[in-house]
Amino acid sequence: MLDYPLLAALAAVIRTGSFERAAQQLHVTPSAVSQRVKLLEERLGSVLVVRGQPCTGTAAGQRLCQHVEQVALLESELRGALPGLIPAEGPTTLRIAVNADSLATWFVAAMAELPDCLFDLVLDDQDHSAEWLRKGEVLAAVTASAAPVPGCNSHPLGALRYRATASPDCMRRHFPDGVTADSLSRAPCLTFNRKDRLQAQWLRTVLGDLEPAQVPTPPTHWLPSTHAFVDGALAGLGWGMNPDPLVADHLAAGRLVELVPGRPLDVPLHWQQSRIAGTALAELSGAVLRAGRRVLHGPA
Amino acid sequence: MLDYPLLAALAAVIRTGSFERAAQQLHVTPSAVSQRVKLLEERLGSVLVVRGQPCTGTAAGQRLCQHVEQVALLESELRGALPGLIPAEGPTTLRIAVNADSLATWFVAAMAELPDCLFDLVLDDQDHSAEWLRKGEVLAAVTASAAPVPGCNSHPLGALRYRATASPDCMRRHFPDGVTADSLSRAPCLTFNRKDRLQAQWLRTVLGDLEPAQVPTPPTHWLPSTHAFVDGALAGLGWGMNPDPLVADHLAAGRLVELVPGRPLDVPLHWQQSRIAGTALAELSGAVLRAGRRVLHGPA
DNA sequence: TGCCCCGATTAAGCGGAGCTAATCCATGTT
DNA sequence: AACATGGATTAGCTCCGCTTAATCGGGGCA
Repeated sequence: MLDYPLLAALAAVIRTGSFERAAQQLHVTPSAVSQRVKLLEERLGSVLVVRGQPCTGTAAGQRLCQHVEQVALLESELRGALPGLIPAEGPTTLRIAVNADSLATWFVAAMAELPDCLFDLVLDDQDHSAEWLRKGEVLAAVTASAAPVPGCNSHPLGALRYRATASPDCMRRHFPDGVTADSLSRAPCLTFNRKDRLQAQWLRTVLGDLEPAQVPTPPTHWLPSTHAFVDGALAGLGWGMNPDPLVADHLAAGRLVELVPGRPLDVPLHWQQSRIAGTALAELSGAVLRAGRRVLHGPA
Repeated sequence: MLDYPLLAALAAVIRTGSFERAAQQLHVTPSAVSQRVKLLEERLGSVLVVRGQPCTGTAAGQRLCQHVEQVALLESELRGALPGLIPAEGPTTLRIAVNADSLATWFVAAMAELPDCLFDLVLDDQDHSAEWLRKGEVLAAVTASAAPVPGCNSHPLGALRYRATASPDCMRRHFPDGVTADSLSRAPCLTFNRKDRLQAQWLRTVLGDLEPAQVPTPPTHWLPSTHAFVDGALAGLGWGMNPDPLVADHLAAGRLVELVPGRPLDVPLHWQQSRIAGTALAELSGAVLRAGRRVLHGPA
């Protein structure tokens, strides 16, 4: 059996990013934390924490941290199986990968249904969140693909509906003669980040299936924030694919208009949860599926 | 984080069945073990060990023991992921449910391929081993049904071939006019235990599909030991369904004969392993499937 | 370049957790 | 009835791991 007091200190340092905060969390002095981590490093003969702002884990440190969290998860299941016997020593922290648009539209509602849980969210593109899951860095993820990550259960959530939107002003300036392949290749568009393929995807569907080389590559702003993305459209910076729930009001009020009315892009999302979590994530899963159903567009 | 030194003592007592053996295993005195267990019981406010010969766990004690073993399993995976970093403090013990006939014919060969593992075998009928798995009491099991237990992976192993055998002497005595429904209902047979349905199953197939009420219920000996079962047949006690690998030599030498030559009963077996074991059981699974394939009769 | 401040580390010393060893007690055996 | 076995109890000691307090070191700023 490993030395869990030592490992708990390591995990606290890596997760909080500092010895001081770890000490607070463990209700001891920073000195004690430092000694524990040092002792562990000496015993294993390997550096585990990269001292810095913030402190991070080395490869070995991170793997140990992961182990600690798996054990903590088992413990929370144990508490469920033996109610009353084992006092909870603090709320469980669930590490989940979510894409920014889900977080901005519906995910927080699911989180709110579990007031006794703490969340450690990892923000990444829906196409990459599966990778976090595969590596065991998160317990569950909102992913784009239905194909279950090995060792995970996959549930369809429904599709997040995106609308190609721009301000009326922007429309007049860049699309005076309507939305054509030509105007689309010149009008500035908004892109979330380098992983964001939504604009290109929509272009392909709206222009009919073109060969990759023929899809226009408009000049683009890079705006890596969901709400800034909406604000950018409102301000007339250009057009972009915005989640319907965030722009419905603006569309109704005429502050934004659709480039091609009634031509949304649906991105199906899936909830995948690691099986090592067992029943620990059951509540969250229920909440996530409910919250998703309220906002997302029903799966097939 | 729970107090693992205390929990380890509890688990050792329950698994070894005595404070003394637990103490040996943990390299401390029995007194220390007693104190640890007592402290744990006081802290949780609940009896965890039933003192006796052997000591056993209460419901709560067993559940805690299970948790300790799950953590130990996670640790062995950790060791695999960080080779060299973490010194092994003793070989991993794998708790597996096996039916007696598999153990007597092929399972030991699989065990022998993992010289660095310890095994804690639970002997039960192949129809009941799945139950142990469902309750989380074992990590893997040889089962009769292919239907995977929730949270487990199921692999077909092939079928164990049983032959209805008796000594030539027994045949002359009880089947002078051949094997008929009449003689079968009077000749003594051997039954392993109350769960053993093999003899009845074979009777049904050999007599044609009869209604349950029409299947003869011969007088029977109860012999709950695989090798005693064979010895019983050799000694002429009666006839019984014996695993082919155990009686092939006897059949070839004429010490035993088949009641109905060429009328074996194939019992398909499956290997099911809990997913909480992750990769820890991978080696064993490979060995089990190989060993099974050598002795069992290929699945579809 | 020098100073300052924050955060991690180190040193010293104390308290208590948890061990050993010796003894006690219940149970079942010869 | 004496004894053997195995767990519980208690006393005493050791050493582990904490706190406090002093020290170190690096980044930011004048």
